[in-house]
Amino acid sequence: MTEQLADLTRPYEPQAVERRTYAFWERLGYFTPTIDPTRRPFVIAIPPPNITGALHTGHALTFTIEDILIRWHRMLGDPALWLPGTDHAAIATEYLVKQALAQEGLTKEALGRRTFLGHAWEWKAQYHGIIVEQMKRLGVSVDWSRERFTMDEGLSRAVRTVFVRLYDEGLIYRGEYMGNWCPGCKTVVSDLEVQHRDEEGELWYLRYPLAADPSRGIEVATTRPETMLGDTAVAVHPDDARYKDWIGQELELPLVGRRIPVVADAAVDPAFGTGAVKVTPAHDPTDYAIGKRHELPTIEVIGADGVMTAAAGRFQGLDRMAARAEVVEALRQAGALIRTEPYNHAVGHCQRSDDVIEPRISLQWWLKVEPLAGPALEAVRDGRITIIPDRFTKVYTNWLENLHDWAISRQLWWGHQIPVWTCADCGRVLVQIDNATACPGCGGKRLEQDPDTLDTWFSSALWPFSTLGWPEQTADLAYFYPTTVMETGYDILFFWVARMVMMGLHFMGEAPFRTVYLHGMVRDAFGRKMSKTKGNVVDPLDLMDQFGTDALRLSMVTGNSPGNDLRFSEQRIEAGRNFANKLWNAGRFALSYRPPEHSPEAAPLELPERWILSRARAAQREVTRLLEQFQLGEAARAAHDFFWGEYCDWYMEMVKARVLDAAPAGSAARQRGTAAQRTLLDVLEQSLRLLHPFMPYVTEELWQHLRQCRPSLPESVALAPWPSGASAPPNGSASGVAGDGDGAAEEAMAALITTITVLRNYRAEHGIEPTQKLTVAAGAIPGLPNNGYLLEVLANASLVATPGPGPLVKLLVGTAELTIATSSDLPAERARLEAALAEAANEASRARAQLGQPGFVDRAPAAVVAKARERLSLAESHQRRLEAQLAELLG
RNA sequence: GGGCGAUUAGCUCAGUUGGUUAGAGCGUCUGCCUUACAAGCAGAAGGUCAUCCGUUCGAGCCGGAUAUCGCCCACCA
Repeated sequence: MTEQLADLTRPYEPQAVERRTYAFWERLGYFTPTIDPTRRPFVIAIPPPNITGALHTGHALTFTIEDILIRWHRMLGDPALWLPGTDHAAIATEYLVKQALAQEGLTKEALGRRTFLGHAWEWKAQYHGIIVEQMKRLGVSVDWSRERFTMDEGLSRAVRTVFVRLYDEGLIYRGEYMGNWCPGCKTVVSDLEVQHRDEEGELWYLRYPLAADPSRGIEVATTRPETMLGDTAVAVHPDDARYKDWIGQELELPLVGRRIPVVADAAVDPAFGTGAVKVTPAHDPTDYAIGKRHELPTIEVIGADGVMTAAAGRFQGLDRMAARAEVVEALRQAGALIRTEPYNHAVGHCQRSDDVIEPRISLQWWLKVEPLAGPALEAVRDGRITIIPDRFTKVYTNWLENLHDWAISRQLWWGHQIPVWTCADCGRVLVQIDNATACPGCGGKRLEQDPDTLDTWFSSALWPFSTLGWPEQTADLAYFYPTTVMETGYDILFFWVARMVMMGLHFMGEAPFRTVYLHGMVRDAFGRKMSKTKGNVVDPLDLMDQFGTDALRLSMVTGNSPGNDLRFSEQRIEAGRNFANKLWNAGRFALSYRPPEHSPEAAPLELPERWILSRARAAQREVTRLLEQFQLGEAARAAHDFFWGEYCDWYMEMVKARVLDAAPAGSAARQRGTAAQRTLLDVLEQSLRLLHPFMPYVTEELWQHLRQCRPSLPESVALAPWPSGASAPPNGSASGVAGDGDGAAEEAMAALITTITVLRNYRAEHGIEPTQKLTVAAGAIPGLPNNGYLLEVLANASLVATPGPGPLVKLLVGTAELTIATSSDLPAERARLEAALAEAANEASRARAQLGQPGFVDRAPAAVVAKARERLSLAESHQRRLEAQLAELLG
């Protein structure tokens, strides 16, 4: 890619390099790992984006986190597989396709199943293409050769296999039970797909007269008066003294005239309402249970489409909402409405269409979850699976401990059609993996497949193993299962994560992943959830166009921790862009730096080189440690701080200080220049590797430039070894001191840096013009004699053996004392000394207080006590010297 | 009705084995177009870490309570 490199003399334009860089990576083919039995692979199965639309910032967050982990592990040398794919998102996609068709005045019923599915596949193709493009732009290093789709052939076979096995094991059963019905989507949905919202409603009090004596009656309270048409009993608590005599009596249902019994059932809360509850077994889960216990008839008055049925009598044909008003009015006229009161209660809505969910009895396929939930709980309890952050462990276990059976069938067309056939001739039911062609019972050929499809999460639950080839025993499956990390949003902990654990354990005998890393939700700048209706959705592509991918990625991980929501704003991403820009500029400085009369021979490393190399290793260790703990934001910050705050702000400035040192050939300065050039590139090279997982594009671009002067480097930074900071860097490049840290260099340089800072402060506080040099006595500061040029350039000071004549000022730098010749006037100097003295006295008294705490010296660790003593002695010495200085000044 | 999270600088947030001087980005103020970068450089101001009680020699961090905001779960009509 040499010929296409961005111009180093020009500002960085991320957009210009991103596409070709991704293509370059793809050409190298290293996103496809090689199976190496001697190494444990690092595997992430991508949370497959729904093909419902383009990607949003939530995807940018997921993919950024996963890409950081994958790139890091790839650099560590692990066979790293990130397996991509997309999800058919049954109900969501069908809903959108139906809406799109509605624009053209078409309905799925009019088109028929086959044609409708054709449209859905077209939709899938379109959005799949968009999603793939967006993912590539984001830089995701997934293995495209293994890409899957939940409805492709292999995964469909996995779904059927699972269904059949669970059926054979008796875990899947079919039956008429009460489920959550969405009249808009015209399908049953699972408990999880119902979103409860508190709504202001009313509580209507109705009077049901005693059949034998209409002058007496029983009052019931309801939030859903329209369902009274389907009432088949009134229930009271068995111990409720008020109603003892009513139990077993018959009431006459107003408007309908039906005779209904009063039954006693413990499910009734005597304290609520009137203590008597109308029972509508066809339209309420509790009533349904009561109905079962008392063998009450069920009368369906609301149909599948939310419209009143024939059983609703004169209300037939009315929408359920309209029916409510009509029924209330009729009850009022009949004198059966006693009163109403305002009432807040939770109303279930369809996650997809937002329609009010209707509890409804229908024939569905169900999955018994209890036998699956136990092992899933155990896997987390015994630590085979770790959830990050830990607090979600409890959420996970609470949910699994209170699971109801899962309604897995859907009255939808888009999805995996249930592999169950009924023989039209003999009525035999076939549950099998392959399409049924002939009835084994009667030989009949008229087999009808169950028209329903499976819940989209049924197939997602198999993702970690179905994508690796299961039910075939493939090499991929043997090597890459179980996956390592499941990274996803906490919002689908139940929908997806828990179900993957259940299925993985059941079918593979091993948990599908070791670590669950849950990220938070991306919210807008005001903390609101992003939604299309609010119009606050941010398109990641726009952001990448505007700021660059690296900037977007960085803004996704910095200043955030696992499980916490992320408030997104353009200001955050600007900071990322600035850093990418910094990186680019630092790179071009390092790459273009030529010391005067550059000579290639090795030169000894001096203090600044030893220092920055030691600091680089420290940063690498820190970043590694943080990544190991999944503290990605902190890791990015540590890398950022090292690069900007130490390499750029200090080391590069130190290097520049030498260029100005016009020294004759063969002099020390000449030597320094050579060592500096080498070190500048060494640390750049290490930094590119360190930052690459976070900012793949700039680092790759600079890497390619770096390779022009160091051709032995790996052809991509993505393939370079991870800088662990443990020892000397590889590739034979100069590394300075071997080992972990160069304590002596760090200490000496810290003293110099403090000195320079003290001088800069002094200049700023005293308003000393940049043109004016400070005259400073050399000697007192460790490292100063040999590195005086640093002080001269970075603090704009001129070093002399003995300062003066004229007024002298002594600045305290740690235990040392820096003497500068200055024109500072007496009042200003006095003020400075007094302020410093006050501070030193303050510090001393704080240290004294700590040491004086009863028990401190005895109970605190020796190191802490020693530190406090050191603090005290330094503060006291400062105090004494400042007092002396003050006395001298005044006296 | 349960459970969880948040509360730290003007704003957005870090702060993961409790050590006395709590950090970053953005914003603000001062001075600099110093030939890598003004998307920058050098400085500065700004916090009784929501409140109360406790544990401890020592608490932003551990325990308890309270307040405010947010989220999740839940078949009381």
